[in-house]
Amino acid sequence: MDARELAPQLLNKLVVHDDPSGHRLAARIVEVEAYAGSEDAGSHSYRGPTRRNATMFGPAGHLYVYFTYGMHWCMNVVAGGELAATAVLLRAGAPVAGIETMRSRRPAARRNRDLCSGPARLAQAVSTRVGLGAGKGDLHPWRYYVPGDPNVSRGPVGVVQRMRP
DNA sequence: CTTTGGATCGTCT
DNA sequence: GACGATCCAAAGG
Repeated sequence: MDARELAPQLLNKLVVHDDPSGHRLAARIVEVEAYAGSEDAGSHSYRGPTRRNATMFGPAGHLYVYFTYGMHWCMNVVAGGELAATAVLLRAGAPVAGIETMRSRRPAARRNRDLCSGPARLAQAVSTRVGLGAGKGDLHPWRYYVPGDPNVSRGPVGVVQRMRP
């Protein structure tokens, strides 16, 4: 399965997490971004397997979670192709269940729409071209989102917008 | 509402 | 030793 094929299929799917205290948290995915492994300079797996991205080279369906900026975590769904190492980053979601618990984990969120409207925000609330080295202002072409959803993260003006098929 | 700068550390060269 | 698939508070219009 190619990441670009999988990405739009993940929209409107639910990310569910049962926390230790018995609360069930859920978010509906409203924004994703595909990373095409060795063909995509913005992908962590672009330069081959490393200790961190080993999960992306493993079986499809696994969750690749990484730590960045010294304080944030992000989640990817591995699309598969053990050589291709493609994956889909979950960029934003709409809170569905366990909103009170989410708020307690994210005191910085002022409104409900701030709970999951970003890659690290989603991971913190639910848990469980981009970085392009060359060129300035390059836009990642493989971002998909649910049109009009208030939880979609604020991208830079001019981001290539791909509508849901 | 928009802009700006600081926080903070694992991973790779 | 440098940098990053980011977030947030503060300050200015």
